[in-house]
Amino acid sequence: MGRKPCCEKKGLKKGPWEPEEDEILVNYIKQHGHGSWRSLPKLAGLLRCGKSCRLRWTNYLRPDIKRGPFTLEEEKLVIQLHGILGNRWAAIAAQLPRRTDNEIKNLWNTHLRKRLLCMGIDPQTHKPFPPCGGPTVAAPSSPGTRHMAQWESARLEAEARLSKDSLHSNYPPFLKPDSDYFLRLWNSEVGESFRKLNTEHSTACRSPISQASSSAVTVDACPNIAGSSTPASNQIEETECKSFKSVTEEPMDGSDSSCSNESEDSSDTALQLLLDFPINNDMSFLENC
DNA sequence: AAGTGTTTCAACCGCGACCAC
DNA sequence: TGTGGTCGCGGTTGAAACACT
Repeated sequence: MGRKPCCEKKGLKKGPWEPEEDEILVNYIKQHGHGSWRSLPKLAGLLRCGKSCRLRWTNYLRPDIKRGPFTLEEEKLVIQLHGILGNRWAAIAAQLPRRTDNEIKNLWNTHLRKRLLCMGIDPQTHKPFPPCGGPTVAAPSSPGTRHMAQWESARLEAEARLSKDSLHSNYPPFLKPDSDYFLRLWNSEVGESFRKLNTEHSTACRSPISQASSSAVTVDACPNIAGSSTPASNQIEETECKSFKSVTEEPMDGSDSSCSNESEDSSDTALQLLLDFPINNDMSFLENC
């Protein structure tokens, strides 16, 4: 029993979109919103299936999409988030506003995965490959792998802390401590407040993670890495990062009273973990590969 | 210049989750 | 509770662009 096709395929166009089709789609959505994707093509007069329209809009035509090459900061963030979230591109994309999951997936598959491989790091586990025929690696052999081992260690520690916390507290549903932890936090009103403030101030820090990480920057234990050239863009102003802390550490205003004390406590814990997370430790080794 | 191999990325496909009935 | 419709996600594909010989 096969699954019904998502749409009637007869007479529907496939393949690359024509500029005229783009124009029709954009104009329609601007006027009516996308509504039901399934019925959109018919209403807009497009010979495409709804799925194709949705994909074209979300990955290419949406006005808030940032196109062009990824910055080093963005690449670092993708690698870091991949270490936490794995191949959950949509979750990763949620941390990189204006970038699409498809774009990030392509970046990973074409650039970042290879870069990690060339450094001797398993792109799936973010762990150094064990030496041939030997036991599990004991001491990473290159600065890059040493750094990644540190990162992995920090990640595991954070996970352990989350697991531990989950044993002692009842998390509200929106903050269940699993791997979506940070994502939910970012999508909560805490993240909302931060985004608002961040928009007003600067575009230097793009997410709570980059903000938090800049405040948590420490000298990397590996001097070879720490000593390598770091782009000026890495030096995110401390004041901006403090602004995130101040917003998130202060009680929320009364505009949204749905957040109970219990959930506030959980948010505080989550925030602290977030702020402690050593994400923006020097990853300039990426530039050298 | 032509042929061949490699890389990139937009688009497709199938599956699972969610929701309304 | 079961069923069907819809949406979103992640894996994969294939044409175009690019690099190399």
